Amino acid sequence: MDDVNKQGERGPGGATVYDVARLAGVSAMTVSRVINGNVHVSEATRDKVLAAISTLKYQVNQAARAARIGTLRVGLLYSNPSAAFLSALLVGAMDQCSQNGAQLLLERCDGLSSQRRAIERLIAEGADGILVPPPLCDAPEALRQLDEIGMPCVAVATARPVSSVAAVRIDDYEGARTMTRYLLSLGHKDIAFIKGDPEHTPAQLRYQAFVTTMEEAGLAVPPQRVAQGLFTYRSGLAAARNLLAQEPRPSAIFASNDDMAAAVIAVAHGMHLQVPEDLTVCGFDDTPVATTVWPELTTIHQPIGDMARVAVDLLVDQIRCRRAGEPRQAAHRLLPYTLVARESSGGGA
Amino acid sequence: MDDVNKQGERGPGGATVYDVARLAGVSAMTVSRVINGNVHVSEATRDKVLAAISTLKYQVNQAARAARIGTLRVGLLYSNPSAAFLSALLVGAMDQCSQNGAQLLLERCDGLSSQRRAIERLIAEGADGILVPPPLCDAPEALRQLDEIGMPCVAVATARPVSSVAAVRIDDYEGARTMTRYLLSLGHKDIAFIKGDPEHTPAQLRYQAFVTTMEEAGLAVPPQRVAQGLFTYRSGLAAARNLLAQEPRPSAIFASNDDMAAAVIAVAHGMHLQVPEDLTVCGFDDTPVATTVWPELTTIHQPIGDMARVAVDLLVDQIRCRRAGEPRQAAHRLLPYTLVARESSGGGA
DNA sequence: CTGAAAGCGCTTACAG
DNA sequence: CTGAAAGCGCTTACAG
Repeated sequence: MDDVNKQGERGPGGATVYDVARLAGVSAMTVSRVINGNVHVSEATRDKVLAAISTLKYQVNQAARAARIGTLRVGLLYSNPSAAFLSALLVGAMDQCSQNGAQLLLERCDGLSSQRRAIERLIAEGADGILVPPPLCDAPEALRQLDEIGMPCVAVATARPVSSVAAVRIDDYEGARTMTRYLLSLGHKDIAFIKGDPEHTPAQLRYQAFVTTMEEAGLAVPPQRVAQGLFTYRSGLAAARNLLAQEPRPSAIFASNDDMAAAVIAVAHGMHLQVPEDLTVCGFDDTPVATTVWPELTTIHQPIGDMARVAVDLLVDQIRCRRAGEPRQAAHRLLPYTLVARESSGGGA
Repeated sequence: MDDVNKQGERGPGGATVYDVARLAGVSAMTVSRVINGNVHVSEATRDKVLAAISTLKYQVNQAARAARIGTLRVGLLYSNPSAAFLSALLVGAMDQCSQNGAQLLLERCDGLSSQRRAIERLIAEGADGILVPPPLCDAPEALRQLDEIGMPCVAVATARPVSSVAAVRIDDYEGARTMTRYLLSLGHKDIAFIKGDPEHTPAQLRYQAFVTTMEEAGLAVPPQRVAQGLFTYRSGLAAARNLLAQEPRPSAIFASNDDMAAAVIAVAHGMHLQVPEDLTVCGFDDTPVATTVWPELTTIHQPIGDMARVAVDLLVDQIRCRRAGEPRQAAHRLLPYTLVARESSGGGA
């Protein structure tokens, strides 16, 4: 009842490299090599060690590792994305950094002009590698500068990955196709679309997927049913006013992110239109705003937190390899998206 | 250009306890004692050590400390607050945990019924102390259960702190007074109010402060100008419809949090009212939604992230003292709030 | 009140 | 391909 923090009883597992070594009949060194993916271990030895690790449910003690090799510092270079997107990204990145015993360094840069300085600040703070979310990961200059100084980095949520840079993303094109097909399956034929910031590569793919899927269904997309947005709530307001002032009105609006979809609902309510009875609205990303507004948004869940986690792992791996002098080629990961049907969508006329 | 990660050149400072010890003319042990606030150090020795620490800009290596004493685990027991509030809290708590070399454990519990189980899970995961945000920190049962098992804990953002439990908060009463005075100074006389969830203590104080301040200005608050909300966007929608259907309309609406204020703007736009020309709207908390909507919200900035950081420090201190067997009485911290005037407020009629 | 010694769990040269 | 030894920076009993 009292000794909740008994010393030595820390955490699950509790097995050390020595326990694993003894069970596998090798030295602690060899266990360490296996854990760190060192190439110079025979297949047979590796298997014995892996078996012992699994039997003992061994987990490396990150604190001890960090004490030995120095704390890994992961930089995150961010640039004015939506608040909701940013917090999901931060939570995922911070959590995985703490799992890896790494420290997260945040640095904001607004224009491309301030980007060079932000990178220099990150280096001065001791960053060992950098995570690059949108829109920076879509700017060739940013990636080039990072590459020039040999800094390991991973692009997060870019829609058009460069093969030479590691990247974690979802398939924006297929996600938008899935949403469009869903709207069609509900019986909608007259669907309007709100485009996102043309500087972001996902915006382009989401739009292309929408048009293609509509055309495949034999439905034309007249120019007036497409409004240009910038991914902000405010731009969504303007786009929605434009779209909903038309006669006849579309029966559904597919906004290419949640902030803009939330704005569409606000404008619709302003015109005394019921959502989804009079108008179906859907978004993309599944950020917190999707469940803040009412009715809650039907949207494509982009696992931003998981993407950040995977990106941290990829980056840490890259940093380790770099230190050990082992070359590592850029890894690319595609994570699954999900269509989340909530209350903002309903049957077409 | 290439050796960005020179081994040994880790981070700022680089001085160790030994460097400090040598400069201060004492042993490393003594330095450690000073760092950890151990009482058994003479005043003179402590001063010498502190001076050396300052000269060398020494910072403890959290990784090494964690390797020795085991990673500190900080539990966070949360329960369906607004998404925006939660992410600000998480970011602050995670960041400070990583500064302290502590690990953050998240556990959600929805009803009071699931609370006991959530606490048990946290203990099973090895939590050394627990952070309790609203609404749990306002539930006497929750705090009592934690106290019974002798678990260190800190309440975050409670409006009515219990003296026996450490707490970090802002002065909700003064914050709401400040906002009300601001509205009065703008020339508003007919101000409506949207109350928050009656279960949350901040909701009560914010309302009381509003009424008192109005009365001090010689202004009555008729019952129909007060609507009951629940801190959710949806409840704000209903409250705003009620308030804005009245004839004459109030010239300003003070919603007791941002989610509800955002809903007021949506309803106002729906009635073709311009904000702030036809109606001034303000919120409380300054969560991300305050800058997502348009016009951006005038609100009281509650430094949730900083509050979480301070709470983590208080908790870590409490845990250390408990381990060392030194009694520590519950600390209370009051952080400053700020009135942030944005675009949703303007001059009264 | 203060210190010498040992050890937290892991990894890095250095050998073989 | 594999291992014995030393050390990362800090703190915990144990003495004095």
